[in-house]
Amino acid sequence: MYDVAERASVSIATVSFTYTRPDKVKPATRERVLAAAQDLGYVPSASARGLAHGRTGALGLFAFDYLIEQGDASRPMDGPARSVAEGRDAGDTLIRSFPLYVDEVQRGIELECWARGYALLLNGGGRADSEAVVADIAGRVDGLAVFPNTVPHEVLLQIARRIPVVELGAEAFSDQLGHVTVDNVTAMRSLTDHLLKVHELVELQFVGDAPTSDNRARFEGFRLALISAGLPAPQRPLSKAQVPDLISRGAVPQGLVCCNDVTALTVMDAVAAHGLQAPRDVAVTGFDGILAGRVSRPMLTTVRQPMEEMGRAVVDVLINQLGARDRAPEHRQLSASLVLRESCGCTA
Amino acid sequence: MYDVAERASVSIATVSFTYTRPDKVKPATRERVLAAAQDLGYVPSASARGLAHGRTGALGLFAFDYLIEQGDASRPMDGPARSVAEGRDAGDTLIRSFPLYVDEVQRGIELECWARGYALLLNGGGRADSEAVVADIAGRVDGLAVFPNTVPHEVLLQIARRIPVVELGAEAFSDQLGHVTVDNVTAMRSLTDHLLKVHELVELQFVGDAPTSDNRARFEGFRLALISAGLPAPQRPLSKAQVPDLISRGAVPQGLVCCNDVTALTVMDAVAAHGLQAPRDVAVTGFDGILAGRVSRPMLTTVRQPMEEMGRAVVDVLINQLGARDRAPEHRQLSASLVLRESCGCTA
DNA sequence: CTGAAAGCGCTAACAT
DNA sequence: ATGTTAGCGCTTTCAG
Repeated sequence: MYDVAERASVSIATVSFTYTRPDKVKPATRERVLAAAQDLGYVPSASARGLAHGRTGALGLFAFDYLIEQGDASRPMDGPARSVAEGRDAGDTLIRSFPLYVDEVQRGIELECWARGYALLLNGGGRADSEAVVADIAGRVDGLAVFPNTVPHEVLLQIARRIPVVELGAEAFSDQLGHVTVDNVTAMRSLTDHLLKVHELVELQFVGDAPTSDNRARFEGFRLALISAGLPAPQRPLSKAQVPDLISRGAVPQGLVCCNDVTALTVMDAVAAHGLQAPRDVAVTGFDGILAGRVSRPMLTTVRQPMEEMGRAVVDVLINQLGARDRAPEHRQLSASLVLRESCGCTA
Repeated sequence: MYDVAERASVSIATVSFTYTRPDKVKPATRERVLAAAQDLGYVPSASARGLAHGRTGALGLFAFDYLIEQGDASRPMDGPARSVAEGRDAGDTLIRSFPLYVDEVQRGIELECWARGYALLLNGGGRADSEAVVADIAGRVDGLAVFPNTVPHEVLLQIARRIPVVELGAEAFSDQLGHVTVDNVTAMRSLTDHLLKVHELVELQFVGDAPTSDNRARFEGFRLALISAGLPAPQRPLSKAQVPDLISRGAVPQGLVCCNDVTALTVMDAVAAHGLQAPRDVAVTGFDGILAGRVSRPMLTTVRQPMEEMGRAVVDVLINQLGARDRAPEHRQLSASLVLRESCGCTA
């Protein structure tokens, strides 16, 4: 910048103004400055700008990669991989090809960041020291978004003392954190109601026992539907691993309500592997509304979360809070919608 | 940092060392510093660190969104949307759901960045002043990646004077820029050969006339195959818009070789809309290997680019160059592979 | 192993 | 409209 100023025979303040408030600089001067910058290959340093200005102009996302990281979650896609129409080239490449819940949310975050003039800084798991990674990214941005259950709450609270933090899809753990969620209870309840009322299935099990708040809420909605229909409700969800056993023992219920689409697709594969057919022998439902469920056979009945919109909401909440650091972080809840396809017994 | 130092009764240098070279600090002291930081909610500022250190620890990607930005490209996915199996909920949401070429490459870039300890800074089109956006992101990172034909070359060259720049998929325009490409000519030539030799089609047209170097190379490969088979080769590619006309006029060739998968899927839709059937009435092929082509009917024969690997290569080239700013930027070429599915006449 | 001090490149008053 | 100047928070010799 000093070099540019010298070359254009102006002060560094003028160079600064040329970039930040072009209207404050006489056109002729501006031209000279720009020409000098061009000659010198000058690119303003965002580090210095951020330091002086007190803000970076970027938002951060800790993009934990579920497929790579979670031992348990890295397998399910073998399922849909097989259920989906495919050519000679099936195999590993398909596994990572379908966008999952996190991918679609991330897309929404990206688009909204750009639309609002922010850059998005991504960093993710994959390395052992994920806490260090989160701290690093926190130091680079004006606001931070995280996926549920990826970062210990004490770490988030620590970061939230300095910059706004929004956690996706978890129940409001602290009023220091922003939240964007979906009404899991209501949505799962109406999905279960559909099975109960329309398909007249009464013997239902819930699959998915990972102890996340999303899962708990969905299980809760499932039970509520059964109870208010005067039916007995399971005390606990089944784990994914129990399903094959169940089938082998011939103890298949009428419906398997799964905590999410990936689980449902895995379950459908297990069902098919045992020579049964969904929905004829057992209804199967998911939750999320990912693409893979749309191209599976049978097509997956599920609840669609407005994933892109949720990503956009995350950015909106973050930016709002940036403008009013004193206000309590916002908790925004979006609504999900039933998607009736084939796996519940409906016909396309 | 000053506060932390004071609270831990050490100098700021010690605080700095605690984070950057923990082994240089006595464990007891380190504990004190960390505790003080914890109490104060201290998060090291990456801006300041970047400024002092001369590097940011982040790589940048100008992630132009083809679907949003390119008027022409935003339509094609209406095509596959229709060719793909779907439920009652078809429609707009499907359009953005399938990952495209750029998405898969971006995924590779993300994963490799994280694996190598870099954060990834994303910013994208969507706003009018894309040159300003590119300049902004260039000021924040140690190296920059861009998709082909998204940024004027003079802008890239300017940026490349300060930080390594890698352009994807374009022909080496300048030796100042790094490149990661695929062998378009060879790949398209062998795909065309397949049509010629195996399916004995001789009357072929190439679809896709956007003036990108990728397209030119693919058209070149197409022509080479025809010419070396002793057949007449078209002088110019067809535009996507000409295909429906062609069909209406009953002048459908035996095969439509498309510049990429999105184009091919659109073409297949046009074919179907006119009551014809691929591959029975006309063979159709694509290029890229995106997911949508795997779940279309008929399944799309294409050339698969190793998209994730290309993304990883981009990061590798960038980082290598960071370590040797004097060496000429690398031009890395990966190979593509034929994927024979149904739309060429092969059977699954 | 710890402290002192000189910047890193830029912004934003405040002057002129 | 343009120049002066004091930091922004951290890293990094160089001493001790």
